[in-house]
Amino acid sequence: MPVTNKRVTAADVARSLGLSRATVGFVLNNTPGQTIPESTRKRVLDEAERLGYRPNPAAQALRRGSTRLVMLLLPDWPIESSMAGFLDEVSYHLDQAGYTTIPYTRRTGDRVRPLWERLHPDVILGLGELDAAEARSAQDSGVRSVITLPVASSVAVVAGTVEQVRHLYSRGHRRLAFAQPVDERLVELGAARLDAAQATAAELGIEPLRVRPVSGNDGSARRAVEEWRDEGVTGVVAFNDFVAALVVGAAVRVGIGVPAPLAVIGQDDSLFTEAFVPALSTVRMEMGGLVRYVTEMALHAAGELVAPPEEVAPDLTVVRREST
Amino acid sequence: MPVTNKRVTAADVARSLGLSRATVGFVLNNTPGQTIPESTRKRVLDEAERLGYRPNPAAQALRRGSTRLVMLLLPDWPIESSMAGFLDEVSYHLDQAGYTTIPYTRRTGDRVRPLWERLHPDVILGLGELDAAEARSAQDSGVRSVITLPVASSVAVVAGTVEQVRHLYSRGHRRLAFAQPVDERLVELGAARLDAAQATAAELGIEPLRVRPVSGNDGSARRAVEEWRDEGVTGVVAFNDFVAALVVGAAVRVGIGVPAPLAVIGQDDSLFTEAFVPALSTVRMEMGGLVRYVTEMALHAAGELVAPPEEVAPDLTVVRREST
DNA sequence: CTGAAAGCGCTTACAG
DNA sequence: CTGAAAGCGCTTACAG
Repeated sequence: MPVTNKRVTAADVARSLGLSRATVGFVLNNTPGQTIPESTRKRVLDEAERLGYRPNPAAQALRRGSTRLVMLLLPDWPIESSMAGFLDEVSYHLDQAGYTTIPYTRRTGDRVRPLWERLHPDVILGLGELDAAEARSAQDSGVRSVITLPVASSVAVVAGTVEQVRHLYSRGHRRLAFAQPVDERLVELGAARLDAAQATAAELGIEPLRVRPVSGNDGSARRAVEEWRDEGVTGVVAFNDFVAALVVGAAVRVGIGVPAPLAVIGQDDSLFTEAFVPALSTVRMEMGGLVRYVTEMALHAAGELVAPPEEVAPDLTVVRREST
Repeated sequence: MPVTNKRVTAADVARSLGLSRATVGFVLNNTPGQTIPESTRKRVLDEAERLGYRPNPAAQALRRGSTRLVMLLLPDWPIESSMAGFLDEVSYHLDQAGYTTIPYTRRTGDRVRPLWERLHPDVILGLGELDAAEARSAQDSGVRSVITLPVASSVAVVAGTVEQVRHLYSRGHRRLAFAQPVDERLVELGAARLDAAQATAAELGIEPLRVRPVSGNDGSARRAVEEWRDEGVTGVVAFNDFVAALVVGAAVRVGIGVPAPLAVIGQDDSLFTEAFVPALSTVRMEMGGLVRYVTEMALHAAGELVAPPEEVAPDLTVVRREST
């Protein structure tokens, strides 16, 4: 029975066993180059377990000069559900390597001291950008490596849009529209996706997409579908599934048939897409490759891996349901 | 210009100014009972700023014996969107009090060392329960206070269900059904909500709700609505908006009208509810009161507030759209 | 008003 | 095979 209710230190374990702090430390850390007899090793491990010893991470960090924390900076996009599995996997793999993953979603208008100043991670892996002030604050906080993944700013984030356009094209649609979100957190991403859609249309030799913002509560969706109908648009690329739902909902209410005369495709394979009537076609992204990439990039940044990983191509699947 | 690229310590600031480390510390910490001349104070602050000084949190934690971290243990429920604003608010208020909020969502089947062992927060505020092993690990990790909010296990979590039943009753429905989710993370919560629904039905003097599980991809929703129709059910209480969407979608496909002969109400006011056709009625919960409660509970647990806050009643609104 | 110093818990080079 | 000791950066009681 532990007699004290104060937390147990390595010194307590040593004292309880009549050993030195060093010996205990060698066993607990598996320090290479030390020859500890198996019996001693076992006694130490058992006693640490019995006393409920947990190393003090503050002391470890101070001594090592490294927290072994990896902060994943996540964009404030409404994609938490697909993010969850991704985070689980990354956390698992980094944990295996002795690192702890801290997901951190900055919000626009944050009024709080950035988390890296309070935790001093070894690495920040940004799936969103850091501005100059943030980068300086991170550097001053001893963060050794701030990496912004190219995936966030480029290919992976617009690849789904390319698939949406190609899907509609392959179904015979030649006059397309793009439905933008209004949420201000999404304007930048929306612009990037629109660019990708236009570039794909140009590649396919069809006219540019007609663009309209679509919001939930202001009639914009109804106006958009009516104008698209009048303009002879037959296929709509929606920014994501929620925007697709707004477009389809408005079309159904106005009496425009989906998928004909108006086909609509979303993106993300959100939970509700198959419950919708008509069920929404969408594009799903598999996270496996990205997990490996992010994990290895973090370990590379932490100095645990010599070579950075090769960039991965996003793994996308068009899920055709009833709306196309 | 800082000449070194190593991180700046308080000793660097002192040296650069020809002062002692103590004086610098007193200024930086606003230590009471010290009379530092305003000119010295300003010099210290300016120099710290100029050099980009950031206190080392590991050293502070080691010295203080306290990390000033508050870990919010979140249930693994698909409610991230409503959680986000809540977390922002709690983080802000705790930051004002000198504490940092770490949201932590445990997943079933976690294969990772619990985050509190790696961060040693002063307080864990659980909106989910800790099992015995976790509680021991938290205690061994020096967590002073582990609090499980009564809100998570009781009133707040089922109050919405009570409102759903009352709403259908007020619209004249007397034979109700309950649509359960299949997701195993939600079984416990589902059972609690069902109990609340049955208790409310008993209070209102109507017969018990008929219960069916409803899932996305197996025809269970279709079977459920057909059987409910045959049994004369006119109102469905859905576990949440997603389940409501499945029920409504199945009803529309089978040709059962919504809201008549079958009314359906969800819960959470999820993003897509108003895009749905028919738009889903739902119950929304305002987070304001809960923010205050959680914040004050955390500060109380950290020893910063003498009295614990009074429990708050959940603030609910029925949002009637087209499905009821 | 300011300085010298202790000590939080850990890891590990060094000495036996 | 094991121990005595230094030092990471901080806060703060104590002495002037």
